Amino acid sequence: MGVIETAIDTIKQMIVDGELRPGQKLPIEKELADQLGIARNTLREAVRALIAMRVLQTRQGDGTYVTSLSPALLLDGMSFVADIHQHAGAGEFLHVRRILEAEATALAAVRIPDEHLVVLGGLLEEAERLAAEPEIDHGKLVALDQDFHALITSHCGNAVLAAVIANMSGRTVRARIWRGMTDPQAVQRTLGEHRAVYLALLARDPDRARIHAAMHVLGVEESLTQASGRLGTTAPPLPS
Amino acid sequence: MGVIETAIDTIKQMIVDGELRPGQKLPIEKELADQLGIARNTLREAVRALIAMRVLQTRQGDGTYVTSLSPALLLDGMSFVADIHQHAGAGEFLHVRRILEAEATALAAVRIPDEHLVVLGGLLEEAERLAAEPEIDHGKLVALDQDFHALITSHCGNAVLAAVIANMSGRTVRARIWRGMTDPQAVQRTLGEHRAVYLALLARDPDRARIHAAMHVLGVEESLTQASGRLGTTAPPLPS
DNA sequence: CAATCCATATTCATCGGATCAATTGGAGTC
DNA sequence: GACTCCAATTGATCCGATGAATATGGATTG
Repeated sequence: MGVIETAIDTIKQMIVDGELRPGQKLPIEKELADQLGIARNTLREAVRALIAMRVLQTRQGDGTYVTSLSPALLLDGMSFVADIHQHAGAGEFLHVRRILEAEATALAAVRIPDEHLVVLGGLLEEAERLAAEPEIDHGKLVALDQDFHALITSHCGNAVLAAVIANMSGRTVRARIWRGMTDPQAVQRTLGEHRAVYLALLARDPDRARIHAAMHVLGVEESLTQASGRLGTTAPPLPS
Repeated sequence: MGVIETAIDTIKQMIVDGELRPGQKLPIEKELADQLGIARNTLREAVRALIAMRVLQTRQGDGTYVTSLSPALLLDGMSFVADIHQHAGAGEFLHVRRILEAEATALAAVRIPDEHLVVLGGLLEEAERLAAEPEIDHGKLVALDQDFHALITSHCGNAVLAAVIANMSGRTVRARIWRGMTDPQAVQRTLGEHRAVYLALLARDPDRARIHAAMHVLGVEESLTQASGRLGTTAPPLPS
């Protein structure tokens, strides 16, 4: 095994062993390099790898620190995975998100505090106000959409679950979905699904919440699969 | 933004834009550094970060290559997240795994080919043979357990789903679970759950498969939560 | 001609040192 | 006591050199 990989594992092990705790400052580069018996440049490459994993964080002129190591932070690096596969794999990511978000929304139905339900209602109203304007600001809609889902899933009682969901649809994909909604009716339908989830949460009904959440993500999935000419409100009658 | 982060983003963008394709070789360090207008050491730190993300891969004496970028590979880095939180967060990771594995097993019930069902049966029999011996080899049981679950979830028809599940219980956690099974009855119960899942797959029954898979992971969760004195077969009668 | 072996070139890995830039903390000032 | 300013600290970036692993192409061998 190379010197750098050894250094990475050594530092990781120091964290697992509790020798380095979250928020703690590491020795200065020169000192730590000497301690590990490697050159400063080599240590820096090891540190750079751990930065990419969100395990370490550096501040120029100050020092290198261990991050909070929270699951949400460590899993955050996944979001770029979804972005790289924006073309082919978007459907698969959304499928996972559908499974998890349905469950998380059900869990949140009996856990989210009343005051956060009020905030949720506020987000909904703001989104509906935005959608009613002649020139729709898709950027703001994306942000509100993200806040809406994040607020719900953050109250599922499982930080790992919330973090995985948050990263299952990368920012690029999410933005693309909303940008693709040139049809005002598609925007309205999406907001309607949001409201349905919101009402289920208000009713503290996990089953309703689960179904509406699944339906919402499924709608997004299907709007992606049927690349063009989605059915929507003007669907032809199905053969019976 | 720092020079290194800029370089990381530039290379990532080259991949997203298709300028760099999976398996392709990057220019040699000196050349790429000149092209980006940075020093070689600086480029190496950027490359090191992308290696940590499983986006790039270097071979000494040969060159630097773009990996396959498959979701399974890119999501692989998650497993270490589960390992860092082996004590506190294990329950939360297992909860996510339960949600996903139940669904994946249901999906696999109608997708896994007959010949792989045969392999699955073989894995089961081998595990049962191992468990019957006086001195149980926990290492082999862990490996068989991993193969059993991986073979099923790999046939759910969604590579992302399979990859996330695979990484939701880190190797450390999985090994610890089996090592904790000092009680032979616990091993028998676990293998019994595996057999129940296997029979549901044989019957091509998604609902049965889903329930048995969820039950299996839930059993593991509960055996962790109730750190000592788990109920099991000698449970006291419940109050009615 | 095909296969093998080997010298050499190529390329990443590692090292040591130097300079730049940002932050911090204390000296000095009002 | 609050503010300013400077010097020490520390990471960021650059440069050049050497070591180690691999690939390549030519020579050798059957």
